[in-house]
Amino acid sequence: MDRVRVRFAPSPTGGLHLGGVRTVLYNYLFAKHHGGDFILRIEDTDQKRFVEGAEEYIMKCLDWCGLEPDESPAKGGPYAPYRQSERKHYYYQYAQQLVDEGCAYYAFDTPEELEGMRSRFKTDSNPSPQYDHFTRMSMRNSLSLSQEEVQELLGKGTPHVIRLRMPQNTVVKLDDMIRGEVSFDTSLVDDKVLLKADGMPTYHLAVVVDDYLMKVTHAFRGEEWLPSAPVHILLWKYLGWEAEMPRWAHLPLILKPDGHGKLSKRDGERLGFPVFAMDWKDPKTGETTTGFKERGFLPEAFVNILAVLGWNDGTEQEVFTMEELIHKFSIDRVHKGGAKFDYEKAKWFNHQYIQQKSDAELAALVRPFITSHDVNPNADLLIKVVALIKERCHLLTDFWEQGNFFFVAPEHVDLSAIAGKWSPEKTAFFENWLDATDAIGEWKHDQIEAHFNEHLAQKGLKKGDVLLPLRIMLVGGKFGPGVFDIAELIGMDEMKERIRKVLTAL
RNA sequence: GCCGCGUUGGUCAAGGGGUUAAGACGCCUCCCUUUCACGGAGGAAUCACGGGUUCGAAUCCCGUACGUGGUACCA
Repeated sequence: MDRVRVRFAPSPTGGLHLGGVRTVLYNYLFAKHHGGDFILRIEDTDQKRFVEGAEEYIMKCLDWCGLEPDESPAKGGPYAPYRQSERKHYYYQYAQQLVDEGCAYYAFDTPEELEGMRSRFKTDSNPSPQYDHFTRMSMRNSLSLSQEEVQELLGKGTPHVIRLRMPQNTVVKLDDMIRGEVSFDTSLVDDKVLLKADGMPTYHLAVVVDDYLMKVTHAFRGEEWLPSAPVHILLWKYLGWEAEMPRWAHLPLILKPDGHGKLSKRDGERLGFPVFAMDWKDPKTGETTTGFKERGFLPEAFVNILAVLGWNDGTEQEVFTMEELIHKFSIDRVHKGGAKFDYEKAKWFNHQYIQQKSDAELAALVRPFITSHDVNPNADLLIKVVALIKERCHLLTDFWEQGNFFFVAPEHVDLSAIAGKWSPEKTAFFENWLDATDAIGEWKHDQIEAHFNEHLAQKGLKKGDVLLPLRIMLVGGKFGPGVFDIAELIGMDEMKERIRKVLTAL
């Protein structure tokens, strides 16, 4: 077999959603598993939907995920350029070849004429008439018009497209790596536009021409492309490249966790979880969509989550490093059915990866999520805090929620949790203890606790009476790690101040 | 409407003629913990339906239902 070459071909029209990342990931894993090349090609032929900055955004996401392409617009490669808008001449050339050979034809119909055809042929049993063998002869194209008319229209520079002439009564078979044999009746497929009036190719032409020219050996894409596979297969045939056609695999879709349909950007907002890899700000609308990165996910976890959403290695293992994924990935173990995305499980994965990180490593990753709250702890303190609270954190953002009281006094103190059972004896206990804390030799949690217990015994109070109040004083609520661990890290003065403040409030 | 694809607990899923139908997330109970988590031990919960084939079907075949995608000068 030739050297394996796989391409990912995003269109720069917006953020990179889960389905997109998973497609890149499977492309990447397959290529690397076989020691082949992973190519990134940009499909920017739709000028109406083109969004400034989207290409750079896609590259950043790939970089964050650790999916570096071997060939790309930025990096170049033997088959440059890698942007379809810069390859127009190829598409034109091959479209022309297809027309010359009678496999495609010019069509001069205006949008209004197309609309007219659709409403004319529309019936209850056929709500969306196609431009096909049934209707094409009633349209204005080089099949229905005389040669002279066509030459005249062409000569006048009349806007036109090139359409593929779909044969009638032919069965096109596809041997999909995931689904096995799938067949289509070409009579039911319409005459797809290959080259648009603006000279840009449609996806159909571009994907075939580029895959051929770039020597792609395996083509993976979302299941939504399956219905147009016969168009592409026929194109490979008509262009005379059938022997070099890549092997196809159509990946299952990622679905909404509730309800129905493909997961979309809106679902994230509605259900409260990200659907894009990284924050995406749409320059057209100014709208921002949050990403997994900014939501506090580790890239390793993010990649792992996507990898096992629709694939597993047949064992009970669920947590995989990138190296393991590359080693174990096989396309025929990819599921046929779509999978619903489960945010709770995603968080569980992230928790697993957080626990695996060293404290120092984690502290560096956590820092931006702390400084964003206008707090800038020294490295030593942050590492200690991270060590103390990491096991209760699922997201990097949790470190602030679980640990903010290490850096700043709690803003809200839940007095209601202790006020009901408060008594003058307790006030006296704390006041006395505050005066006695200087006797604590070394400011370490064990010593502090021992001193506290001793004092407790003298006053005849039970630990249960004052431990929770102490926690509320230091933390503000009923959560967090051991009280004396907290006391140690915030220091004696800060501890005293917090206790006094609450005592006054009571 | 037509065409394609799919369907194992709530979710991700293993299993592909004989299994007590794995495992994970979530949920519930208990333990640990004088907080909340983490962790540990248990538990509830599944082969879409109907026909075949077979001694035997979650597994193979046909049909139905449901879901999903496509049906654009979008990808």
